[in-house]
Parts: sequence; structure tokens; C-alpha cells
Amino acid sequence: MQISLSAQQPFIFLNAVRSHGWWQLAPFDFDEQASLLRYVLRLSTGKVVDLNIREAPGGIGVEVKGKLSKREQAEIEERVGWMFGLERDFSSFYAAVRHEPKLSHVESKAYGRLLRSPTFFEDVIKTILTTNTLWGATKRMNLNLIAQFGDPWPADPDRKAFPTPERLAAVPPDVLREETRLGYRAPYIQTLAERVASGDLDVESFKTSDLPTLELRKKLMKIKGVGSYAAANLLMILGRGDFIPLDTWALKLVSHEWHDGQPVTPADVEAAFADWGEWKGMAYWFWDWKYQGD
DNA sequence: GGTAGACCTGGACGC
DNA sequence: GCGTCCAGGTCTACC
Repeated sequence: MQISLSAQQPFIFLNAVRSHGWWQLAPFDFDEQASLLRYVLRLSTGKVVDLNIREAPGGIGVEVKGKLSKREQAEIEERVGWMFGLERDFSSFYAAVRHEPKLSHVESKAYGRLLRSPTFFEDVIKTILTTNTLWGATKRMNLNLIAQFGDPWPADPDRKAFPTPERLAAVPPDVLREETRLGYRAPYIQTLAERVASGDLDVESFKTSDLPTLELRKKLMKIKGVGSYAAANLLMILGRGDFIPLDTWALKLVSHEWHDGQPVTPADVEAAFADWGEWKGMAYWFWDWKYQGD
């Protein structure tokens, strides 16, 4: 079955996919040559499908093998629409940065969207997995979680969906810690899964929250394992671009951009973008940095 | 409110 | 092959 979804323009599929590292994390699987993004999705009915997502005129096309009920099709449309932020309008961001040479490229490249997971639960866990570790370990921990606790896609059981809160909540803590190599993050992940599964915490409601960003940030930081960096990252994913995800990479970027590679402090990073107000995080994220890595 | 130290894993390096 | 060091954010205890 083929589903077509239109996007608020401008929209460039490849730039939306590669807006940050999520495309490298299962159950995403990106074929660069074919410009095809695959994702194994568990629908609310429990059915597991493989989404084949490509650029299409005016937006994206989603191909799913087999028949789908109207309800299933609607759920896929809603989830994929959220993942790509298809309805988002960045015209005020583009207008705000138009005269900054380091950001003048954003409109032509249709920057602004950050690839999301279909559930915010998944995005919170993946963000916790990025903290205090290297990217390779993040990918490994995420893969372990999915391989051990995700529901398989029937046509290829090696490909699995991201685990549900209920499934993770039921895993014994020592198993989560030892077998997925989550280390000290295991109790954070399990507590979150338990709270979501029991209904104590509705993380999906964060997607549509009309709370002021500062209040939303406080709520995010009440989740164990989510500190200032993770909260800023999650706010960016939610479309609130006014905090900088301040990690060691941010220090490096600012150091090379304005301080000749000399050590800088978090305050220096904040100061560099202080004038951007509500666009602070967005300006940082899409800045045309001198430093591109060692 | 600010800060020091602990928390884990895995890669790099020296022997 | 083994031991040591280091990188990477957040939490807790303490001041």
C-alpha cells in the first residue's frame, strides 16, 4: 500500500532525515544510495509494519507491504507526519535569521525540522542513551534494547520495533542492566517505562503541551536521567528551539568558532547565542560551523 | 544555588 | 592479553 503525505514547504527529505543522528539509530535504517528511510513500526493494535519512506512530490511517500485497515492507515499517516514535522511552518525562523550570514542558508536547505521517533517515549529513551557516552555506545545500547525486547516484523524477524513501555517495565532490572549494557542508565529507563506503562506519566502529552517552554523543561528534568543537556535536546525535538543542548561538542564548536580553539565554558556558549532569544537553540543547531570534527 | 565525586561502558594505549 | 586511563552528562550529598 502506498500513502502520500504533503509537507509544509520548503521541505527537503534528505535534510529532514539527516537533521541529527536519529537516522542512524534502529529501528531507523537509512539506505543513502536509494535515499530510502525504513522504520519498523509497532501499531497500537500490536501489528508490526515496515515503513519504506521516500521523497515524493510535495512531501513524502510511504510504502507498506500488505493490506491495511483504514484505522491502521490513519495511524501511520499520523505517526509519520509527526516524525517529519510535516505540518511545521518555519517562516518566522527564516525571517529572523535571514540577515545572519551563518544562517542565511537555512531556508534554501529547508532546515528546521528534526527527525523524531513516532513516540516521545522512544525519543526520551534515545536521548538518555546519548548522555555520558560516545555515539557508538549509544547505537549499541539502543540496538540491544530493540533486539531483546522489540516486537519482530513478521516478514523479517531480525528487524524489530522499538520496545513498548509495558515490555520494558516488565524486564527485571538486572537483565536490563547487564544484557543491554545500559549500565547505570538501566534504572532510569526502567523507572520511565514503569511510570509510562502505569499511566503515572503521560510523555506523549508533551507533544501537544501548551505549557511555556520553561515549565515544560522543568517537567522533562523531573524524569530521572534527563538533565539540562537532555532536556534541551528533547525540547528541540518538540519544536521548542530556545535552549542549547550544551554538551562537549557544543564547547568544541564554540571554541573553534570564536576562541581560536582555546577552552571555553558553558557560559561562553550561552553568551554566543544570547541574542537569539526564542531561536537560540535553532540558531546553534543550524549554524554554519567552521569546525566539522577532527 | 553551586560544586565535588560517583556512576558505567568501551575504546585507546602502553607494557 | 592485561591493566590503566579517558570521554561522555546526570545524580546525590554536601556546603
